[in-house]
Amino acid sequence: MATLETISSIDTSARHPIRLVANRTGLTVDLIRAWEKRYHVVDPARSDTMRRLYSDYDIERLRLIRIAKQNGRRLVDVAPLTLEELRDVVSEDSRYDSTTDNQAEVYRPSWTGPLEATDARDDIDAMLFAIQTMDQHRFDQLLQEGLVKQSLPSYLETVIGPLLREIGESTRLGKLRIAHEHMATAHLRTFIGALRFRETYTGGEPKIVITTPTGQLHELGALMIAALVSVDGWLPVYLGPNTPADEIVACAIQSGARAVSLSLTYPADDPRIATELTRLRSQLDGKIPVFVGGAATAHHQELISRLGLEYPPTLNGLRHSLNALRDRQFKEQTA
Amino acid sequence: MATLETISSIDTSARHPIRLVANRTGLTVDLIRAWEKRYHVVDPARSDTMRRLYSDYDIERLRLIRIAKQNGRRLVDVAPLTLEELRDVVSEDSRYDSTTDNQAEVYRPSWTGPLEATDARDDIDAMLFAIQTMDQHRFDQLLQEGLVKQSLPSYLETVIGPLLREIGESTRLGKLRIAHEHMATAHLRTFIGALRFRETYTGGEPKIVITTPTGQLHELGALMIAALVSVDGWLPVYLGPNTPADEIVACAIQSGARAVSLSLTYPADDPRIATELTRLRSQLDGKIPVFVGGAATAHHQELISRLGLEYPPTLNGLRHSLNALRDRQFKEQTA
DNA sequence: ACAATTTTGTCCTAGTTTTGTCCAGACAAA
DNA sequence: TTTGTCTGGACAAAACTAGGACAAAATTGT
Repeated sequence: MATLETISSIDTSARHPIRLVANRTGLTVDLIRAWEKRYHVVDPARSDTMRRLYSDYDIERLRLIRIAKQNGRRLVDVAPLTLEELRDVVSEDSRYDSTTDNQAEVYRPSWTGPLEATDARDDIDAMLFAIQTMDQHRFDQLLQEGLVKQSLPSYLETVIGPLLREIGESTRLGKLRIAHEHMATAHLRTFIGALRFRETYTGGEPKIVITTPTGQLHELGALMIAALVSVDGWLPVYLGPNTPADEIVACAIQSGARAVSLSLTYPADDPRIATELTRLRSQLDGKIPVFVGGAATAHHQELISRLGLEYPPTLNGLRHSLNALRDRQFKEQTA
Repeated sequence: MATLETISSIDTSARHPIRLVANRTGLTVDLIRAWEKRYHVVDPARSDTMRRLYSDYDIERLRLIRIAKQNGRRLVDVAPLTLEELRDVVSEDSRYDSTTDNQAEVYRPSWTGPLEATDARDDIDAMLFAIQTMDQHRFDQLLQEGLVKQSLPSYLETVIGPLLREIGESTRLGKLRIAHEHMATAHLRTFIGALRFRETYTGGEPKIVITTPTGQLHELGALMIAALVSVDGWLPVYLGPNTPADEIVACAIQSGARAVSLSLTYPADDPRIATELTRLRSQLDGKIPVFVGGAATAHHQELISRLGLEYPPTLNGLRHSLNALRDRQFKEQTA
């Protein structure tokens, strides 16, 4: 189902015109060419008529270099680095960035060589143990360490998502106290909320309203989506949980959002889900697609199809739908 | 003695441009150059075009010197010290005046006076405007900017607290939509939650359980307290909102907490407040003090005095009570 | 307490390097 | 035709360097 390689590895097949690259990286067309001319920052393939054709790999490189420059790096220094080295440099810089102080014994992956193959199962177990022993500090440490081992999307899918399910399950079975669940949830709220700000925004991103409808009080699913779509160049307008349909509509219109995403978790059989979704669909401009996801989605299949909402089965599916939507709207916009 | 540079794992290869050093240390580029010119605080390598290139070692030195200056040391005195001597000086200073918290956040020349009330007013108005226009990015920018103008405790007291009250008030009066309030609240949840991680923990901090009792769903007050006490060397065990008394007790015992802090906001007349507080007090070891605060505290004056809970009137009052408690317990422990 | 002195952060000028933007003319795509 | 991309080069803005001036704290001396 969820093919991992499409998430973690970056497509190197070339196809994007320079304009799209500029749009997505926040750089100007001229600048991209200048960087190539002077420092060979990227070496795009060419069409048979010498048009530059960039791959997703190139785009990621350019994005990282832009961030590195913002952190004070010089173009001369970062231009020759590989993608992995760039990631290291950027993540190291942002870790020190104005806030966090130096800590001698904290894990520093940038210099300790290549990433070891990671077993998500072990990581999750270690996290559950930290929760059980109320070791908040250790829990945070594990979360941070796990993140640097892989890309954010795959981290959310392979670690954070399963972890959330296991916390819920363990609490239901009495293996964790309510206090443990509270501590873990509160900490994850902070952690996931901060993930979004690892990305830098250029101002040109399409917006997406993300929330949960009335009655749905669990926000972590929605928050994960906010972090996820940031990676792909969307600007989330995150409203927290429990937002009435009217307010979602008002927000989408005022902010000029291109999409709306709702997370449905618990309770699954709340009748308000149907009324709110119906109301939302009828009031929203037909051009704004509504995505739904979460554990409770399965209980509302029929309604969702009837209303014409989109329900990608995995986080990865959501990513692809949104990427397609963004690129489609980009073409319409320039055409 | 045996601590030579070979042991400390700091990279001495020079590669960082001055701008990056400024970012990481919080010093201005002018100041870094001035220090070099006058006291040879650092002696960076040069590129072939005379650009300064700093090593990690240099950065660490500058960071420590900045901290030493904040602690009242004079530049002339600390400039000639080695890295190890600097570390000693800094750790000695921080041990000595760990209670006097003067602005430990960002370096600020001592003669730039404290933030004036009018500035806070302007900041809050600008934030409210950003909220009203759904400009999440601007809102975040304003929050970050405001933070570097003053210390964390005074920022919470003069900006974040009033802002929260005004958001609530404006929503009640219809000046803000529910969607605006949701957006602002969700963003503040992320922002305040992250504040705590500006501090570094050594492992020896006394713990304090922070939450809200059953029925109290607003967590931002509690979260502010978690950030606040981190500054003073407490390790918050933050449980989020709506925690039953039994669970608070279990958590306090399992984690070995020295104090419990509860935030009461809304609804103020919830009868569960009385039952939960009573239950909490009776089950908790008498040695663990319980602090209560928040807008709803006033409605329960009589109960609170009867149970012998502490209710400092301001955030600052809470800080002082906690500092006193920590120092008292420290003395008992050593005596 | 007051004045003199020292310390220290900021700013200025002028020259150099680095980096971002723009232009012109040719060609390609829609 | 109109719009976008290509190359190569010109130009301008931004950032850095050195040296020095200046004024606000902080310290010292009376």
